[in-house]
Amino acid sequence: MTDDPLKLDTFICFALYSANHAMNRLYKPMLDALNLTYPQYLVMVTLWEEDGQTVGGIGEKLFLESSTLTPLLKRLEAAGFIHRTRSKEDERQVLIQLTGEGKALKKKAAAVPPCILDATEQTAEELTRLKAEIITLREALSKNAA
Amino acid sequence: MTDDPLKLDTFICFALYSANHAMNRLYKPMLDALNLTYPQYLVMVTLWEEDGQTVGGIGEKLFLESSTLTPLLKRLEAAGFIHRTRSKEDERQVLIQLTGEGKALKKKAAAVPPCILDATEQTAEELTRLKAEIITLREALSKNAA
DNA sequence: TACAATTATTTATCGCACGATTTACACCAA
DNA sequence: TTGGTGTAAATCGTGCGATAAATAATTGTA
Repeated sequence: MTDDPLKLDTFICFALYSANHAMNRLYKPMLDALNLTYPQYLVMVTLWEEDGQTVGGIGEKLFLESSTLTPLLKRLEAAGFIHRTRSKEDERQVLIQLTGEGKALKKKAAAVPPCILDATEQTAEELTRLKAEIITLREALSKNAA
Repeated sequence: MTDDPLKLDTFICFALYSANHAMNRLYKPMLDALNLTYPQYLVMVTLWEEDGQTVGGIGEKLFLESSTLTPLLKRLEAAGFIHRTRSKEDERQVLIQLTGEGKALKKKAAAVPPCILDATEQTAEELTRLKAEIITLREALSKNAA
């Protein structure tokens, strides 16, 4: 036991980093089957929730910049899951809409969350609480970022 | 309110993903000043804890493959922070050792953790508990990964 | 000696992420 | 109508991380 603050075990950031990693590896085989990467999956989830969002709207929910989203969305378009069309009302905006294939993918994706839940070996209640705490942390970090 | 499991808000994974993201953005300006990326920083932390580890040893601690570490370590070597030398005892292994510059960097890096702690707006006790819970989650996920 | 296991590197591929800049459009005010 | 300001998205450039698969070198063992 030392009080050296530069010790890996003491790092909340490493806990986050490595847990996120583990999550990714767990998702990977399932997402491969859907032909999605993890960030792409998140975009699809937001679209399944609400179709026809703008690039900026999606970015706001996922905390991603347009310079990240634009190429990602083009890949989703190339894969046939979405359409990208300029908004009629405001031609600065681009609307992202699910294709039939994109909508159909939701059914297949429905199998994923139960698998993840299962792998956590925790109850939904425990996870809900943990999730809330992690989000509280995220909000503090965002607020205090330069 | 729906019970649709494919809702972004219900995803523990998204909480992890976005919190990790926020953490990265918080770290970035500080790590830029040290000339390190975040995974490189983690490697340096493990070396500050214990110098002269093997590639595999570092990978085990950080949950990274050698195919990820080798190029990363080469960058650290090019930056002048470490040396890579074949082990005399077992020439399959490569030992990673801090240079003077690499050791010196620890002093500068000491300023980082307090900044992070501060930005979390939580007490050390709260963070310790949260960290433990996240690690428990990580362990369950790793165990159940394909 | 032959075979298996370990360790790290290499190769190829890919996508994410960021910063800075640019383009196009919208809106408001002079 | 023009000009300024702000916003939305795309673009460009750059770099890193991550994985899978194949290779090479070494070590240990049957």
